[in-house]
Formats: sequence, C-alpha cells, structure tokens
Amino acid sequence: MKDLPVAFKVSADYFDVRDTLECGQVFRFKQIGENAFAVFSADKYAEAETEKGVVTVRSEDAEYFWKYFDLDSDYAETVKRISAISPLMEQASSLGKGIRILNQNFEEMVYSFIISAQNRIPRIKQIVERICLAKGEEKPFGRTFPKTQVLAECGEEFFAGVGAGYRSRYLDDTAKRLLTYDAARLNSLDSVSARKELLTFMGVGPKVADCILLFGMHRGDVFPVDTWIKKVYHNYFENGHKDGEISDYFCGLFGSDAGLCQQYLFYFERKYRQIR
DNA sequence: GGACAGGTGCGGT
DNA sequence: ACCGCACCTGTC
Repeated sequence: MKDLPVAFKVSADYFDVRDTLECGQVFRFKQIGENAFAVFSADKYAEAETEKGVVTVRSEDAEYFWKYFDLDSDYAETVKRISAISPLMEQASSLGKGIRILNQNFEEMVYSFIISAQNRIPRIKQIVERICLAKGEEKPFGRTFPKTQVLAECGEEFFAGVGAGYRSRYLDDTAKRLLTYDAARLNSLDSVSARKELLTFMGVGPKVADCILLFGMHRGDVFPVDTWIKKVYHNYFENGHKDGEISDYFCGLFGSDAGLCQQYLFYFERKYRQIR
C-alpha cells in the first residue's frame, strides 16, 4: 500500500523478516515483493521490507508493531549467551539469529494453535484466512481476525465449514469459554501455572499451550515440543527421556532462553537437516 | 490405498 | 499416571 506511513526503520542484523515469519509462529502473512512481506495481527496491518541491511516497517500502528517484532529485546546479547551453551547451539543460533519471537494477540494465538494440531502450515494458514474472510471486519488492508464475541456465536458448523475438521468442536467450545475468561489473571500467573490453566481448554494440549505462552504471552521460558523437536532431541540430545519429558528437559537446559532456543533448533532441523 | 501432518481427548489399564 | 487409538482433511 503506497499511502502507508513509515513506522520505523531498524537494522536487519538480528531481524530477518522472512525467517521470523516462516518459522511457524504466525499464520497471517504473505510475501508482497522480493524482500517485502505483509503482516496481519488481530486488527492491525504492517508491511516490512528489507533493503541493504535495513528493515523498513510501514504501518499506521508503529507502537504496536515495534512491540510485535520484539524490538526492545537485545538479540545480539541473547545469541551470544545461547552460542556459549554448545557447538550445536552455536551453529543453530548462528543460522537462526534473524528470528525474533513475536508478540502476538493472545486470543488469535489460542484459536490458531488449536487449528495447528496435526496440521500443516499451508492448511493452517488457509483455515485462518477463511475465518477472517467470513467473520473478520473489513479494513482498507484486508480483514481483521474476528473477535471472540463474534466467534462465540458462529457455532461448530461454521468452523467445520472452513475446514477445521475435528478441531471445530474445540474452537467453538474455546470461543464460548473465552467470552467470559479473565485473561489478565492468566497473565499474572507464572508460566508453569498459566500452562496448567491453558491445558483446561478444549483442544489445548502441552504443545499448543506452550505455543500460546511463547507467541501469545511472550513467555520465553517455555519449550514447545513437536515432531521436529522430537527429531532434534533424538538426533542430538538423546538422554533417555520419554516424549512427555522432553519439554521439561529443554526448559531445564535453556532456562529463560528456552523459547528462542526452540525456534533456533526447529529452524536448524527443518531448513538444514531434512533427513527424515 | 495408507501413512502422515508442528497433537489432543478419551477410554482402557 | 500412563499408554493406545481415533480423528477432519489434504497430500504424497
């Protein structure tokens, strides 16, 4: 969009827009140019273009996207810390150092990651897109992600209609529950308690709960375990843990950097080691 | 055709 | 608490 004002410009040293968007934490974005991406979050919109080592973000909501892209955090410092853990972490963080953990909308993350269960990214994107097209508010840049008040009245059939499959029941149930849910109280809890609480939502298991915590509540001390991470564990960390213990194991290993380490390892395994 | 996808709920031990 | 299995829908 030409009339979109420049919100800010930042160095691309620790900010690779493509890697950040494609590492599986966000489902509403699209490539709009060779080095340009459009990003949607809740009811907000931005475009990010990278040229000569500088990322230019255009948006009406500068403050929102500054926080969204986590630009107050010093990733150089974190990468240094993670690199010191082991040669593998040094390699993984060196490859993924452009990835930033986004500050996304809590409710959008809840719905999106319920959809993500046993699903591939292109289809997750497609289902989310259909939900926005059908129930989102129309804006100059496209459609917003619908608010819970709207989703709570859609009914299970609506979600089935957009291709959510057996997750439709979970989405419907969760929307109705979020309607009267105290998210502020959830935010006040530590990550372990908040995780326990999230597990009581239909369709939210350990993996989805961790994704909501990491991407929707900015809790860096959690470690989502999916099939890729299981491969990572068995390939490089095998230490006799059962699947259900892998998340705790990595949290103990990486502490407050766990979430970012997960992203680096995920990226590493997926992009550069596509062996089985 | 069947196995699987960035898992989870459920019923059986 | 810990298994094993079915599950919408696409794709290979």
